[in-house]
Amino acid sequence: MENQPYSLFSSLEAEEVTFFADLILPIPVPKLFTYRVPRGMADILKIGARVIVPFGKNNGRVLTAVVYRLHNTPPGNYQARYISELLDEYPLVTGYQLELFNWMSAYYMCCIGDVMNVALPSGLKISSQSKVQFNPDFDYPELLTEFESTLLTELKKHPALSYDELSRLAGEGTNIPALIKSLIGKKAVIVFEEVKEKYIPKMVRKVRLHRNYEEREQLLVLLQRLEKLPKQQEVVMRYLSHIPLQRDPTLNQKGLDKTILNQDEALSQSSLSTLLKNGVFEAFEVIQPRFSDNSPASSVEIKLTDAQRTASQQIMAQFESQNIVLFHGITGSGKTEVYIDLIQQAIGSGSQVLYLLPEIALTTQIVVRLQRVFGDKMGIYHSKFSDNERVEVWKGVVSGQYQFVVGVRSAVFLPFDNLGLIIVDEEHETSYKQHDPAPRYHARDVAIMLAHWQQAKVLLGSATPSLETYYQARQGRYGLVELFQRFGEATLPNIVLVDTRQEKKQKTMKNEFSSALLYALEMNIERKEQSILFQNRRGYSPYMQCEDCDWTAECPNCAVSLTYHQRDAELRCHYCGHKEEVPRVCPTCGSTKVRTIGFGTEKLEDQLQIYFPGSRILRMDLDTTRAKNAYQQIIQEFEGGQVDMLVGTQMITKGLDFDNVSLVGIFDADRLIRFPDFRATERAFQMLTQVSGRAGRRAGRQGTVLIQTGNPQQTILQKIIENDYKGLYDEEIQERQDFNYPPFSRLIKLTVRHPDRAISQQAAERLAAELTDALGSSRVLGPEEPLVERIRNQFLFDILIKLERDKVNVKAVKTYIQDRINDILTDKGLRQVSVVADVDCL
DNA sequence: AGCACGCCGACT
DNA sequence: GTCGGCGTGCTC
Repeated sequence: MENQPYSLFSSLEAEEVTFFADLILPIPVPKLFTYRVPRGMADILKIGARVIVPFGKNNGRVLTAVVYRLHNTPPGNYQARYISELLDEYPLVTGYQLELFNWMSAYYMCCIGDVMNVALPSGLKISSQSKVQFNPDFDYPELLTEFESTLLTELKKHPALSYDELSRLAGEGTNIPALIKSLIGKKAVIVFEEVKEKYIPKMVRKVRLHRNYEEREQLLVLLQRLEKLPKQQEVVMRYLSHIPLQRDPTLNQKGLDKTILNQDEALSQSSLSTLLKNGVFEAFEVIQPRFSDNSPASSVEIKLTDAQRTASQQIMAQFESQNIVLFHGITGSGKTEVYIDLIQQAIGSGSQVLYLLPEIALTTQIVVRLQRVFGDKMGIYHSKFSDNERVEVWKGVVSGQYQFVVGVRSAVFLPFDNLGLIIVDEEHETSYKQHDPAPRYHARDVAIMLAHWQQAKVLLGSATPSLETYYQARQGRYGLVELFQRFGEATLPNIVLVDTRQEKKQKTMKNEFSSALLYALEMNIERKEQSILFQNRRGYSPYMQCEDCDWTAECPNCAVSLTYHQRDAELRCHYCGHKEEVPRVCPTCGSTKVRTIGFGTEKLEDQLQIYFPGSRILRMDLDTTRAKNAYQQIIQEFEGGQVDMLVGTQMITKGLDFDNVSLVGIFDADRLIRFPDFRATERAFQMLTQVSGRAGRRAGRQGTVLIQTGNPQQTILQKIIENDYKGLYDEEIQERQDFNYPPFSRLIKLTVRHPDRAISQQAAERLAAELTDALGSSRVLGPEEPLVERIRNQFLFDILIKLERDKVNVKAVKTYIQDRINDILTDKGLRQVSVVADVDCL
């Protein structure tokens, strides 16, 4: 694949030949589509450009596609259709990106169209919308029903209406498609497709002095003339106070935001209008970047501690011989300063830098810190940004405005072409893996491929590296730099285990709270220090059960219990979103003894308010952070210091630095540890270590962490107390080797789904049998019903495939698996079965 | 993914 | 007898 866009046509005989383009279409079909290139387009069409093409039998349906390949081989068994429109004179997608799309679709066993769909911000995809228009040639009103004719009268008032607009006009419950069909049949309306670019640049209305007055002399004359018109004079003076023309007449061309001159009460709208009318001012519009309010980089000097400087130098030294380096630094060791140092060096050498963070860690805190250093050279790519904002970051990378981007998972799709450094912070975070829609990619692994193609270096950072990564470092395949000193005078927190079983025996527990935790919280409130409470479960309580007959509230669509949410007084399914009312009496036996069992963040918040009536408590979980700025607001409020306690799910474990937090309480640690998964121990260690790290970040003070557990003897808890990552690693890696789990093997999980359990099972068994035949029984596990065996009324069966790193041709196996999946999907006896492959599943 | 084509139940 | 339900198959 060429990295440079090119044109096939330079010679004269181009006229003679028809050219074809293989396009990536945004549909889940595993192939490219070949279209004919219209003559006029031939010499300007480039690989990586977007085009609009007709698609399907419905003439009028159009799709935005990306040119993947240009050639002159006519397709053998069908007639190619023409590309209808070219959207980009210059390629929007770079050669590197096309290479990435292609690699991802093969590696993650998905369609290239799916990759493109997540890669391009939807603002860059053109949408076509069907519009309905009154047919001016229509003259058979007698054919219409009464309703149709009233609607038609309305339609005549508009140039054209979309289906949505029409349905609003027609009112609830109208069958719009049928209605339109009928009107088309009677030739009363015309339907056409309107194609529009979704990205809308933000325009600002500005004003500037007419150029006649740019010269000092003329300006003085003007001001004199306005002596008798004080209001207008004031407007001009205000303008001059913002745009000091005396110093530099060229400033006038940039103009001034119109609102500055007519916003406040002193300056009226009408004075400005008069000035505009008389040609003193002229109005114009400019495109304003949405991130223009970023402060330019002030030359903030980043001071590294000796330990940080050494780490930075070690990393640079390792990069001499290694492309990937693991930076293992304990929580609070100040990894960010080291990153900043390295980013500055990379930018200084002229290359691009990508800094990846997990979604929940990309908070205002870190963004503000980075912005102070990098100002508007830095782009931010975040899922809570609007489409328009994402498009601007994309364009900023192309134009070179953003040499450095900090972003989440999907930022790996930005059009970089000269990466020098990629930092993957909190490398172990599972949210780097896209779970639900294809492509099910891991941003860390994609970043490593990206870096490989562009000869960039990768820095993986974590306080608790994933076993996979640490193993590679131990094997010498990655470099390794460790930093075990906390920043400044801060020490690691003192971790204390609280035996809830014993407290229960002694009846000193108050609901979910041990006396030890309550006491510590009380002390903290008295000292005016803040506390964080961690429970990785949202809602009020995960079960609702009848005491008399043991009935529990279950989701009608999934095999899970419904979670009780007190604030909205409803039961909710966390898998499919189903909601229902809370029953007053048991639906089966009529008993009134319907109780909630277990606890989530909402219940903790509730109980804390009872135990500490005067205190201020905030809660941070998926339910309280849905709004765009809710997350920031909670953090700011907590930072403000008027809040005593923050209750939250794993959301609170990452990237938050609060000076005044000296206590962390952890609930239900046992549930994390005993989760039935081979990675449970690793996860529990990571999560508990990360939360613990929130305590005592201020210099010279040791924080306290209380872990409530029913079994304080568990070895993993000891390792957490001692911050013994290596001990955990040694134990876990042995187990991984014994059972041939990653990093000793690669995993591919196949999930078979069907609304009928028997059919689902039958398909899964057949698939598993075929794979076992080919790969051997040691490599194929299952089929087996997952923990939640039914979701959205689909019965699930999992097959796990383990492929040893060195012994298996993974590529060939993937092709084989895909073929077997296709067999199942085309089998008439197994209709509607769907199979999802998850490569490197977590 | 959409969208048209096609074959079986409740209605003018 | 039709309208319309959604199962099935195709899209360059």
